[in-house]
Amino acid sequence: MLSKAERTKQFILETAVPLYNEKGISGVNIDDILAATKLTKGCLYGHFENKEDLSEQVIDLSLKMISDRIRAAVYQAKTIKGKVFAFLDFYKDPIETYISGGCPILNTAVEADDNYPLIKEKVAKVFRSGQQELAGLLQEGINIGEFSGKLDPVVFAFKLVASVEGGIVMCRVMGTAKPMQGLIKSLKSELEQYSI
Amino acid sequence: MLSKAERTKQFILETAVPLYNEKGISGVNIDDILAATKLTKGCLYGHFENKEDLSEQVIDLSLKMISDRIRAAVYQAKTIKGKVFAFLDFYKDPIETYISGGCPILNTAVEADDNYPLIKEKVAKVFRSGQQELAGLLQEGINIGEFSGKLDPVVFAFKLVASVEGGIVMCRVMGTAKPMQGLIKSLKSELEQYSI
DNA sequence: GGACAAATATACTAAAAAGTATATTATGTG
DNA sequence: CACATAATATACTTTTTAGTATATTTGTCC
Repeated sequence: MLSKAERTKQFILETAVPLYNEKGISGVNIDDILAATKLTKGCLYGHFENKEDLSEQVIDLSLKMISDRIRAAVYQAKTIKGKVFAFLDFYKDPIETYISGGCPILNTAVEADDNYPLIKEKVAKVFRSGQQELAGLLQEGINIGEFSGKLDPVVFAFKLVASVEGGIVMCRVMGTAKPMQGLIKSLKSELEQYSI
Repeated sequence: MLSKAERTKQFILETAVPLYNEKGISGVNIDDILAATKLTKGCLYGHFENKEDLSEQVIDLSLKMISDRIRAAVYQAKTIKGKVFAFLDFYKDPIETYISGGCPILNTAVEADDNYPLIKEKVAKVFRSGQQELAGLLQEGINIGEFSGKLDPVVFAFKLVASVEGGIVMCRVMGTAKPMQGLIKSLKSELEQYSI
């Protein structure tokens, strides 16, 4: 069993995850987190060195949560095509997202890019491994004869992720999930074209 | 000719544009802008009511700058296909962007989404009109027989913008422009499939 | 080119945010 | 179940950032 301290720390991190995803790293302040957790400064600073330390661990958790969740969704499906479809379906509702505030990978990427080199590198890793897994999946599909060899796994994997991530932001800001439906449909039918 | 005050105000806004694009609205502070412009508080607050007022006008300018520039690029081309290609080529280098720090439309969208309703609405307008123009262009292409009627203008317009915007962020954070080349190529060839 | 208003600089105050020293309370182990 | 220590709360200080009152300079128009 986790000690009291470990549970409290975990609770702080989990409570902070949606706050960071909505407000961004430089948009959140300690008082926001204290208000949300109903804890006090003494307590919070007992678990984290400073705001930077807290931010880093919150982002770590956010990235882990979303990655695990996507992997789990993909894992469910049996065929390669099914797995790719499951990936696409994961974000069919860009308004009510798994972690409130959109996709934490993209959100963090945008902010970390020019400001937080350490966090930028973490996000880059997530994108790179995600890309690699998806591309690997597509390649496997080609190998086992599920897809035509004309499909470029690396390019199509990038296209899938880029368009979904961009689509989420656009839908959120425009306040409608509808374009996402069309996008997913289009990407699915694009993959269908390579199906054998 | 512009008065001194008008020129100074413009200078502040123009200097602030890349700062806001890199650091985000809540990441920039007045001192950053004073340092970049080498002006003083008295001067800055002579032109803007407060930080909120400044932020709003900076974002307005950013959105206008990028929109105008994209429109100009698209306008150059003669054929519909050429115009769509020009749109895609506009962001062929996601590292060195027109305004330093990536695409201000997407960057602003991510941050404004859950935090700045007024600015969120401005960004939504930009996306909506951009979408409409692109879809209109594609529809015109169908009408004049340049593209097949099987092309869904609204869906494809969204796909174009979403994938390019997502691609920019991913490339920037991974530190490579290469995947963007593949993405643009793929989108072009997708459109080619509908060419007559 | 001088007057006067507009523009800008200086030097401050106010507010918000981060961080800390110390007191209090709770946990879990002998 | 008591006690030692870990966990948390309180009440502060420090730092950062926004904002303002007033002085000084600089354009502009007669």
